Amino acid sequence: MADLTAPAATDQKPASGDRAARQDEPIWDIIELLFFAYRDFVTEADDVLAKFGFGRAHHRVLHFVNRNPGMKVAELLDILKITKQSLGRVLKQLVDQGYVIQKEGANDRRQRLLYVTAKGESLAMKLAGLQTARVAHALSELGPNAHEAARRFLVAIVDADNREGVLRFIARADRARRQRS
Amino acid sequence: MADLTAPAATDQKPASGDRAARQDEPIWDIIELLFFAYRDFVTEADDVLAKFGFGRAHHRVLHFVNRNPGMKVAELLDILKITKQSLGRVLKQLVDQGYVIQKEGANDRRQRLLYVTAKGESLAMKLAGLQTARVAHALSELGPNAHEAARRFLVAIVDADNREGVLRFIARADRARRQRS
DNA sequence: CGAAATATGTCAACATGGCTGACCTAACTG
DNA sequence: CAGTTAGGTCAGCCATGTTGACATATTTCG
Repeated sequence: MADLTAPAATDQKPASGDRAARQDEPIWDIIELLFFAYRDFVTEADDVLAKFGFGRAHHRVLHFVNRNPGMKVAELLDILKITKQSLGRVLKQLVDQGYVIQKEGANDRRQRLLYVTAKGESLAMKLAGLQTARVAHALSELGPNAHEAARRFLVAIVDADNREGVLRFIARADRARRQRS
Repeated sequence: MADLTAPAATDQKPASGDRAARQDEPIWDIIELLFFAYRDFVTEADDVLAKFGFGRAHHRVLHFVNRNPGMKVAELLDILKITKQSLGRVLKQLVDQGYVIQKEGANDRRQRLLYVTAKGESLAMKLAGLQTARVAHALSELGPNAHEAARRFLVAIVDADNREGVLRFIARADRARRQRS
């Protein structure tokens, strides 16, 4: 099993299971599985969105507004990491078609705080339900702490610079949601 | 800290750690982390590609051809799940600029088997190196079996229909690579 | 052998969703 | 009041996905 032709000094532990990770060899499996998993993760939602005349960009906006009602446009731009022109295009359609509404900020009247309508929430929850079913099914095939393991792995893949913001967003949205329910 | 206003009847086991997963509540954290993780996972490579005048689509083609030298066009289409017209556009550029070459199949002369050139391999390995660094760093922050846990989670997210094919692809490419080295 | 199936390539047109650059209004802040 | 900030908008470009139609070479099968 050990590669006897390798210089002894570079001897290396097996990384996981029986897959030996040779020195400097890319971590092919995770790289590729991120592609395959993400590809399949989004397609189901895409199919539903297509029936509404929406695309993936609409989904993202709707998702994050639903998760964080009253969020500012600037916050949404920061999460999506796109330009306000790109956001404007899809946001306008969501507003025009009654999925999202904008309310003037109470303190700062320049702000247009974003909220989903009942219709918007319904679609957002439907899409979240599809993705949840996939994730729940996946986690159910794995061990009892698979959720925590997956969460920690994904957080560690996020840019160090963004990590704090991402975790803060999730925690804040969770907290707000618990209060509402 | 506990939400004392919540109705007692809906009390639910904690799913993982201290995050209570209520009945029918979407698995927000994993859904969102897949978005954030994937977003950050690809941007570094995108930046390098931009300097070469390439995009994410070129990356995928180059990556999979590098991983599976001699693969058929049809196999690549099946992996990427795009149309041959979409593939054709980027493949042509990669061939014209000397990153990929096509060889007539020995058995079936209709086939155009795909190989990376030295130049193509160099770029593919550079990009894989960037992504590997991110993954390796992430895994190093986690426990010793994090690689296996991440792998199993990602495989479980893949469509059941595709799972076998994906695993076969990875195993085949790994095997071929080991033989070459 | 000849017909049909297969592997691949290509043209044209279109949709989505990124981007830059320029410019605008309304409202807040010092 | 001057300058900054939050947000919107117009115009145009680019990358990458789609459909549909069709062409060419090669293999396979009756």
